[in-house]
Amino acid sequence: MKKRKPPKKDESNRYHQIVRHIFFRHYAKGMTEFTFARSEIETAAASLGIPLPKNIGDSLYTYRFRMALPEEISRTAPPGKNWIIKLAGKGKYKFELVAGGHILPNEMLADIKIPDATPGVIDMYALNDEQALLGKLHYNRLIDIFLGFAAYRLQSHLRTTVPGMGQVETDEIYVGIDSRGVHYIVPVQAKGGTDKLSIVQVEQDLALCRNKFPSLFCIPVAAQFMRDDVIALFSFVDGEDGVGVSSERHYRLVAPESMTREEWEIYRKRLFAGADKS
DNA sequence: TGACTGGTAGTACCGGTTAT
DNA sequence: ATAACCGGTACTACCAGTCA
Repeated sequence: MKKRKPPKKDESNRYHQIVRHIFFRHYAKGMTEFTFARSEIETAAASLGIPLPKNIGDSLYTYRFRMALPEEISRTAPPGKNWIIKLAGKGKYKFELVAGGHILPNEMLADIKIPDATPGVIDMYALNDEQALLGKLHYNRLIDIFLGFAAYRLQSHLRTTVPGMGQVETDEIYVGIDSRGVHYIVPVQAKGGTDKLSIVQVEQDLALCRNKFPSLFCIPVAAQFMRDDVIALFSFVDGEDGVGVSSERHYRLVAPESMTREEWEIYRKRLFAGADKS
């Protein structure tokens, strides 16, 4: 890779300047949302007199899923609210004030022990955190255990265009069926490493499922590696105040031989609870 | 004229690299 | 470890060319 200028660890990097410029070109006190076009990234760079980043879309992706918005922007949000950037159509984006924003695991929640059934070769050869996480969800049937009904993996990395939203992607899609025969569609977002789970992505999953699977009941799920083999799982509902977390559990994967008989009994009951749930 | 096909541009996402 | 940026990939939309 060719040499480039060292990054500046302050508020003056290009991504910061561009997003700040776009925000304050539209923002007026009291606003709760406004849309802007992807092309404004180019005009922002031009009017700031800075080189356009090679990967234009990344300048927004970074703030949607990786980093906090610049301080000047977040300062304009009232207490308890945050600005997020949503898709608003192909090549269109929307700044929106929401309660929440990033989804962070509740550190006070107790871990639930689960015997780790991940094949050793999967652990050995998973190429990245997300792949490892999706593998663990699958091999340990964590979606079934978490939601309480049988769920089957349908497709990985489904990417499609949702009308009025733009191009969206979900990491994995499960279809489920409960004891009454009700069918569910479960889009799963998995985050490992330093990426953060975001309500934006859950809203995209909901929109994707309503578009592609309108007849199925959609339960979005998000998964995040917390620490040594602890996986946080969240489910969401689309309520009157927008999308919110409906359930959170932390599962600790442990070597089966390290579990006591009592712990096995609890696990067995939990695994089959879904079959009796109505 | 309409259906089909292939090429291309635009877009969104995510992993990798490098410097701090 | 983190921040900043870039490269690569996959999908969609659009358009032009071909053929029945």
